[in-house]
Amino acid sequence: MPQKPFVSAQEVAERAGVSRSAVSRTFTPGASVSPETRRRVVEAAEALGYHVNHLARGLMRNESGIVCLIVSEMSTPYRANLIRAMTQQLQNAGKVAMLINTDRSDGSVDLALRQAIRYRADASIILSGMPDRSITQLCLKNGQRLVLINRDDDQQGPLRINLDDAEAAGRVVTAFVRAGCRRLAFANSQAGTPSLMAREHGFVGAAKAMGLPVLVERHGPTNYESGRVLAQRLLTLGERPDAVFCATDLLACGFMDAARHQFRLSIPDQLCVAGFDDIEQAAWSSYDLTTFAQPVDRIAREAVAWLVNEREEPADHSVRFRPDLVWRSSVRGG
Amino acid sequence: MPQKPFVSAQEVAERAGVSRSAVSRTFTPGASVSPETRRRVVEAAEALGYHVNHLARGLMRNESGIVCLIVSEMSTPYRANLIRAMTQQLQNAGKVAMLINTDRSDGSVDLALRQAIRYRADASIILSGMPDRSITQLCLKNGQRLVLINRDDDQQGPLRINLDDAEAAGRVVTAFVRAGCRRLAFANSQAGTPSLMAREHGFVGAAKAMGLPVLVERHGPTNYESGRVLAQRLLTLGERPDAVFCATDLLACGFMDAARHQFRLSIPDQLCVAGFDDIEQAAWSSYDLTTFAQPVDRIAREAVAWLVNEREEPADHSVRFRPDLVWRSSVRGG
DNA sequence: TTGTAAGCGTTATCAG
DNA sequence: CTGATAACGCTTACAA
Repeated sequence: MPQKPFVSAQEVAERAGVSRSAVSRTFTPGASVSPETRRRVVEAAEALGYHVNHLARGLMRNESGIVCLIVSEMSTPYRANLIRAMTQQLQNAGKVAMLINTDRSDGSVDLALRQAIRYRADASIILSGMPDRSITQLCLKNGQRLVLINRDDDQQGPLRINLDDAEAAGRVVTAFVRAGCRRLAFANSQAGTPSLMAREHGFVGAAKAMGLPVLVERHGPTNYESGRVLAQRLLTLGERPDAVFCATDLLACGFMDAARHQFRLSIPDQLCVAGFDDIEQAAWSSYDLTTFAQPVDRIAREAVAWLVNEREEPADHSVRFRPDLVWRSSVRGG
Repeated sequence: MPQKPFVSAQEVAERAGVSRSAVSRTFTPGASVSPETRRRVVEAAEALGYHVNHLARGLMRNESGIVCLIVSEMSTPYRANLIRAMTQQLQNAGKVAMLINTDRSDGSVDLALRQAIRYRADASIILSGMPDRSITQLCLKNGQRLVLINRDDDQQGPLRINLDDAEAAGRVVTAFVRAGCRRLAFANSQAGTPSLMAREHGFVGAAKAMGLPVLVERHGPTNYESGRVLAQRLLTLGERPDAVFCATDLLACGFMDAARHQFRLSIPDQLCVAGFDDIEQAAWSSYDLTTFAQPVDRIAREAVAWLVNEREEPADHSVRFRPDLVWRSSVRGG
């Protein structure tokens, strides 16, 4: 796509009757230019429609200002909200987000990181999937920072931000027991990501500790439809569960809809349901779902604060948030 | 954020024992390199972890490969889905998306376009808001392409993609009348965007043409909560409407929830409801909403196909899609 | 404070 | 097919 060239600093300099370095300095925060020179440069720039070329600037400074967001299933409510928070915070910090969609093929997280390297992104934030260790090492070696959100926790080098999934799951067991429930179930997808599995293990562990058996069912991707299928499976059993913890709100919405419209169950009277994420729909009155709020804004703030930090060698760092339990009417006796 | 320098083509050339131009050619699709040279270069690049610097390449070629996506309220289901489709198509076309969040201040669409210019984006796609005419002219003059999705239709130069909102609204009137409804209402937000207003005018116009009066109510931003408020207003009237067309699905979800849980109305027996967008939630069984499907994938394909086109001076172009009516149970007698 | 000059990593041009 | 050389638009010593 051939483009007519944009206005360059050279042309601005000529029009303003100064050197090109004067122009450069005018647009470099904290550089020393006399008010008079600055005025003439700004005037000429305005008239010509000049804008600093960040490609060239990035080349010189070895700092592009770009931060890659690597995401799959980006249109799901939780992911979309996290992207919103991240772009917001990045822009506040003077950075700009490059969004890479990894829905397509396998190994596409690695491909996405390659793209990040090509554009000399200052950092990459991974919201989905796990990259190969060799490629993360390449990023880190080249001074590119890495942030892993709700990913595996055993990599060294990147900033790892996680939730206390297991502890939260334990709180659900307590809530269910207080509500008088005894036949607990956990509804999970087959995605098998660390955070989903931590919720499952936390729930099962806490229930066992209280001497309660737990039914565990897993099915398909982490979405509404899987929630319906899981309801199909769990609610047709002879001894029907009276409380279900769904690994995410999306699963919970599907589960509740099937429980109500297909099995004619009353929630929370005959069945208590809890979810995780606190997506917007959880607050809709059709669901009014008890769930855990992911602190997306704090996550985004933490991630951005770390990656804009000026340290030469950023200390290996791991952050763990405790999600807030949001009580709503899908569980008895809040 | 000072970074250790990445590996350069120079270093690869030295290790492979060839010139730097040979390296460049190896990574330029369609350039002529002998198999032997290519092999040695690739091997050296692999070993060193070399990746072409797209900042420098963009500088030379005057084509960055970056396309800006300018969006506000990006976490709403419809927008999030459009972003997903756009990133998908852009990546297929060898481009990469830069995502700019314009939630913050007024005039931030202009700021976003400035950012697009600084990064020498090949194109910008505007999903929300309207930029100032002077700034769009600046973009176009500099050879940056512009796509407006569901925006005002009277700008010259950009590709404008719109839906046939008014015609669709007319089809809703027909559907309502067939269902035996006579007291029609339109529930809108106060956003006043061209597409929302076109739906309103189309609905009112078609109803008038059939001799039916229409109640129109507008409130707040285009979201779930506004839908509830609109239900409050329209369902407390003496002569309650028996059919409501909501300007978007999000409004419709809020409206339905209030109608059912607060006013104890049965849908569609006592009230027919239709929406627009066909967001994922519209298909959830709590809503099962009759609505219009925005052809997001076709929109994205059309936009990307146009902006990667090699034409020197892209012809002024306007595309109009006819959304499909998705019949579900919120309107009687589909 | 200002201008000059060198250099960032590429690609395009043009001999060989 | 290959290699030298000249841009691209910018920043940044360095010298004035």
